[in-house]
Amino acid sequence: MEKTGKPTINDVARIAGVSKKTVSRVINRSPLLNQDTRARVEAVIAELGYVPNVQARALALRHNFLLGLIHDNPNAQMVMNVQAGILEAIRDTEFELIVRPIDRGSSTMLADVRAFLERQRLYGVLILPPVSENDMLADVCNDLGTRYVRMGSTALDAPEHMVASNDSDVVVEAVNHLISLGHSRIGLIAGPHGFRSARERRKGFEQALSEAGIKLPRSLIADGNYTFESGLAAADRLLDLSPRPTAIFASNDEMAAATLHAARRRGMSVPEDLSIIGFDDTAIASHIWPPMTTVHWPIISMGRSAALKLLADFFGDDQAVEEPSLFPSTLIHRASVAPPRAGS
Amino acid sequence: MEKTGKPTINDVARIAGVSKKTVSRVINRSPLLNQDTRARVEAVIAELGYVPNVQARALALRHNFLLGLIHDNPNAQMVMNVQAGILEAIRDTEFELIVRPIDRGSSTMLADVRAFLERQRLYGVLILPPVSENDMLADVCNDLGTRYVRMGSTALDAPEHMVASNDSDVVVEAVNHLISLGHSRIGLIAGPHGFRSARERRKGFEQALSEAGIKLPRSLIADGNYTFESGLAAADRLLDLSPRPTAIFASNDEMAAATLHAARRRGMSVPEDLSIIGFDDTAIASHIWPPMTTVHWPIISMGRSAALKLLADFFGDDQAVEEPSLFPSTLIHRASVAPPRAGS
DNA sequence: TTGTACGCGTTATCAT
DNA sequence: ATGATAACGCGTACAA
Repeated sequence: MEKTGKPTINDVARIAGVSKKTVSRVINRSPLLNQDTRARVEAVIAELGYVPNVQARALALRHNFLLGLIHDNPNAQMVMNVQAGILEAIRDTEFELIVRPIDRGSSTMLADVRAFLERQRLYGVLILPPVSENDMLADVCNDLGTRYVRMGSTALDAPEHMVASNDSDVVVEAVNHLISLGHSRIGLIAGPHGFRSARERRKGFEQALSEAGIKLPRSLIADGNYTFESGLAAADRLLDLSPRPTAIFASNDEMAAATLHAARRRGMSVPEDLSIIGFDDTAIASHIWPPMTTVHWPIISMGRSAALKLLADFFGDDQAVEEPSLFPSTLIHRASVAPPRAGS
Repeated sequence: MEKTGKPTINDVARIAGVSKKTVSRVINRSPLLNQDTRARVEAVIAELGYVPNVQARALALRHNFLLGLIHDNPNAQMVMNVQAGILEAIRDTEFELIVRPIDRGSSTMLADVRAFLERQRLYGVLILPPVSENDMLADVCNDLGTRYVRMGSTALDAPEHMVASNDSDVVVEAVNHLISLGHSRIGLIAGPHGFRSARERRKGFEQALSEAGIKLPRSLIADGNYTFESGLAAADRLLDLSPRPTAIFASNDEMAAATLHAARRRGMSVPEDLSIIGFDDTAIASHIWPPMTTVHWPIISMGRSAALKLLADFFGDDQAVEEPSLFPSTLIHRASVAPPRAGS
């Protein structure tokens, strides 16, 4: 014991006058343990300041006390928010978070993830959209026996493996809001085709217009890919139209900010000349001028909940955390929306 | 071997007809090895698809193949950028990144970090500002024999432990730019007192004015704490002055964006009525309207370099990565700066 | 240059 | 309810 300075399970066992295994049982909260023995061992543990060696446990248990965050995401703020939620969930536990960005486009992506999971033997992984939409990734996890939870804009998996929002519903609400204000020429800046979230948001957009009996010419839909630059180009395309749309729904905040940017660049006033609604409620939405109406996506809560789902069987029945799987998004009203100008 | 399906070092040794130790030497690139033996073992490794078990290595070596990122940072974008740099550095290595936010204000902070390092036995840690300015944290690392690299706005430690920028110099340049345009009533939105970066930026600000012979009334300095909200309050204080400043330097982009926000809220035009310069060159600086002149802080490069410094003795002489310790920031000219209005 | 025996600190098996 | 002993997979003396 004196060699490294750190007490081991052997030291605890010797001093407490029990076997290693008994100490191990105390650590792992084994139910079949005499109360007195447990108390005695715990006293020694406290006295020695003994802390189990995680590397040794990992070797014996064949898994680490680590959670993985797998993502391939264009939106830094979103990744940060998810991280914040996860870290909140594992605060004061022995778990840590390891971040693993991957390249969705790479042909070796699945093999890379598999190698990563095999090597690190994580307790479980959280998978962010858009790569969370790839079912083959979930297959790899199942194959390797790695717990996983996917995050997404709609349910893609069983509740224990999924934390989802209801993108299309809330977009219907957002567009209805524009319609109720008198808008009828409403443009959409869509997200990239491969993204389920992009499809869901577009679906909600089209549904709202259709339910209101408004015809949607193809020209009012401009494709973007969730980046600011693509939003700029898409907004320019929309604003070059004649007549111009009086309102634009952008599929994320970044592109909504770009729309505002494009409008101001050509001297238009927002919301007087153009109403804009974004999606995500990232920091930029409330920081730009005018503050932007957007959809709040409860991403921090989703991250926390996803982590708790992953840890559910670790906590056991103690907490019985029945984490929800659906997190409704909500429309945040700010200053980028107004009725259309008379006669426009 | 057939039990878990995964080949171990023993399998490789048996099939290659050598001892475990020899295989171990191959894995660890031991120089004293017969070339033939090495080739033979490597062939078996490839054939079996053998991958060393990191948990077992961690136990034997007493350290993991993990890098830690310790931070207590108000700026999400900055943390993301550092992460991006680090992850770029460890891509294609066996290292992974584990993220550890801490509470700078907590009285148990040092003890928490110590416990974290003792438990995880990381290969090394990167420490972000502002907590990187705390020398006691470095002491803890030294004490535990954990490699560390600190990031900061000025050199705080030996080169092998430090990656720094030159905040005060570049702020001098930024303010000189304003002065050369004819500004003389220039306001400062300072960062929080505890931050070295805040002090450095303020130092540069005061130095530039002093060198130009411009007197700086105390009222032209408003305190902020790097958040958008604090920037809003500080900007309002400055803009309530009479006469008003014709230009404002904000110690980070978040507060610069808030300054723009505050100016527009009261109907002012930027840059016509007010020039603004920020610091960080985060995404918001180029996304808002008008695009904001700011200081580009090469944070991604710094993150990458910091990680490479940490891994220097792992790579050994192979790469001999003499990573730089100083990363000069540069002024990015955009559209939020113009000469003051005549007569103002 | 290569092999043997043992240590790293924990959990699992199977007794009692 | 508790203990002796064998894994877990790899690295290191030290010997050969």
